[in-house]
Amino acid sequence: MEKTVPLSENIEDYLETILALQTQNTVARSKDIAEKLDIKRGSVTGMLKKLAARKLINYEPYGYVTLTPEGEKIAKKIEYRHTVLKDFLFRILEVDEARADETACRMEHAMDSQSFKKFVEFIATLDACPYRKQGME
Amino acid sequence: MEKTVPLSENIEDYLETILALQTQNTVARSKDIAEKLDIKRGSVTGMLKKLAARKLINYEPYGYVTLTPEGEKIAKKIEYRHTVLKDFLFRILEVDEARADETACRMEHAMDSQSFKKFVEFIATLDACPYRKQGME
DNA sequence: TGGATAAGTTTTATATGGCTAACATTAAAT
DNA sequence: ATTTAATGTTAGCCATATAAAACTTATCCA
Repeated sequence: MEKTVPLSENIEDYLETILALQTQNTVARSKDIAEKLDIKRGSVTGMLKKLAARKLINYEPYGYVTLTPEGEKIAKKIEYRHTVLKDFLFRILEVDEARADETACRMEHAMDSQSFKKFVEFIATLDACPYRKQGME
Repeated sequence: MEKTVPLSENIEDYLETILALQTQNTVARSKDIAEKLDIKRGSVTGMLKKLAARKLINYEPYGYVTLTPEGEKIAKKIEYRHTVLKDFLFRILEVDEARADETACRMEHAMDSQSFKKFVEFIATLDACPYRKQGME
């Protein structure tokens, strides 16, 4: 029985970013991770080592970074949450897109599985109520 | 023009806790703050000094803690968010109450004002759609 | 092929925030 | 009033995560 140490928001953000870069550019480079997360290259190296120690990424100094199956699983979970939350904020709440994106970025770490699952089901029910917006302004 | 340094989640949690204790017990004691936040008394003292330095609380060594108007404003904002989010999770999504509370605790820090405002408006529109749950068997 | 430049790394320092344990103060009980 | 227990504080340490700047390795290209 290994205790599952919860991943910090930070780690989730790194994994999500690496997944996005992998998808976009085939591989993730340190510099691009730094840019996306708006931090310095030196800080990235430190975290990559920690992620590798946790077996979430494959990492060799001066090499490209790829996600392990475990890392990818987590990254995809977060990516999915991001998509759902941003969509809710942008399309349903009509928050401006940039802000919807930023906010989704923070909310995606805050929900436990049960709550998120129920949230997804909830959103599906909204379609059954096309005139819901009547009451707004 | 002073730049408004954003408050950490942590600080928001302290303020929210102090408000709750103030309301419950008239006054907030270090020990109770520690208990509510599940940290040690010594850690609380350190943070109280920082909150006082930021003029968010009134603090004298060995004295009681009270919120300044500024601190109270923030605490009430967070408390309100907590209420709304927990209510949404518990009553609408039907997440179990304890989990709804925990999750609200995290989500309350993740939303910007615009998003939260629209979220509140959105929840209000749900009443206009009483049969929405049909699809959820 | 040998610089120049870009990318990656290392080291040192900073900030946050928690813990432990010893110490100080306050409050309660006898 | 004095002792005891509860509460609050201090000091030193640890972990996380970032920045700055110097250094190393790769890459490009003339």
